[in-house]
Amino acid sequence: MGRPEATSHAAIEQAAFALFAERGFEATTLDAIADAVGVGRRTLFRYYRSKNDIPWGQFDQTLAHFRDLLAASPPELGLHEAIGRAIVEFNRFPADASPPHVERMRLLLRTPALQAHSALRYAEWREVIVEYAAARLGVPVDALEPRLLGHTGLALARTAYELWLDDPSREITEVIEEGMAALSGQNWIG
Amino acid sequence: MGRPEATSHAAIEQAAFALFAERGFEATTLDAIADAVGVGRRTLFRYYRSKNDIPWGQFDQTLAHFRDLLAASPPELGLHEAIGRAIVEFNRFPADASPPHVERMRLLLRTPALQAHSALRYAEWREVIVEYAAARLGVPVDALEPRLLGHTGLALARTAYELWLDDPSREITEVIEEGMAALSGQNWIG
DNA sequence: ACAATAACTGCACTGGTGGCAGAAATGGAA
DNA sequence: TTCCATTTCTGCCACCAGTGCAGTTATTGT
Repeated sequence: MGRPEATSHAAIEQAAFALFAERGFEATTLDAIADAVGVGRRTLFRYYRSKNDIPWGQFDQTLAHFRDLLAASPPELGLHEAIGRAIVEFNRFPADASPPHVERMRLLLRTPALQAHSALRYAEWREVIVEYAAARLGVPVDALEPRLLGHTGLALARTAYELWLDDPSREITEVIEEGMAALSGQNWIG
Repeated sequence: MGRPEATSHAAIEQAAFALFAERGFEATTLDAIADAVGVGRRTLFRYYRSKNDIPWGQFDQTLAHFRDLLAASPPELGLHEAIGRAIVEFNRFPADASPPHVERMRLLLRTPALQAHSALRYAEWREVIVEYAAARLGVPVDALEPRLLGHTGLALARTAYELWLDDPSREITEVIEEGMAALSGQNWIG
């Protein structure tokens, strides 16, 4: 029981994205979003930890989904390939979800305040990889291999998104796969 | 001519780091730093773009140094190896500079506000690699290979720093070289 | 009705950031 | 010495995100 919720994540995001598109992220105040949603400014903080978190949506669920994908990887797959495949699947979206997804990612990757804030979300995302890799390798989570894999996996995903935002007509999944091939060819020692 | 400067980057950083060490980054206000330095709060913004920029020091010079290192790479070296070597040299410090450097990096890598802000500095650092790689490959800076190399180079450096901060008695240069070897063994395709 | 519950919201405060105008210190010219 | 041009410093004001707190409101169940 108790008082029913006055709004929802979906409603807030819809109002917020409309304002962001109209006047930009930085120029949109929380007051403006609260007004558009029809709720007090203070209430927004009950749904999102900060203004910067709104474009990320309900990231906890997103993370859990990624963790599930990794956990469901066929064990016979090589470690890198398993992670690569999970990243690909994680970024497979129905075609009609593409335009809003482009907008969201464009906002996240091209707005300075969000570029900065996103580092915190990326760290959580990397940690999912690190834990999976450490478990499969039977080494601690602070060992070199899993740490490097976490960072490399993120490097792969971010690279793919940068390219995809330049040309959203391509499939992000294919860009990721291209990146995986390029990664495999890297030789850093003499 | 004109009025002489009331302080210096060195003086500000010294005062700031002392306060950060004493009470933590977040708990240190700009007023406190300004008081310690003996200047008005407003003046700090003439030396650093933001509070978050103080721990990074004079990053422009740092970037220029890294760019010089890359430019001085022997052309006969493979592309990845040249970048790897430049990253190693970039992080070679005299032994007596180590303790303050550890403190600086610990602050940058373990303070949430700075983890976020640092993404902006990392992006500039990556771009140096991207431009070097694109030039050597004769491709645009927004092509896959240089972009991926920028991200991978950063992944390498950040991984090394994470491990080094766990055990600063090691040489950061050696940790980076270990990372280069591990990177070279990654195979992401089936 | 009324109590219990859970959510909403206004208020006051802190701290970073930016614009602006005026004050202060310096070297050189008159 | 006095004055001027130049450069830097600084105080004031305003804005906005974020937080703690206390009081309000809407439901459900008794």
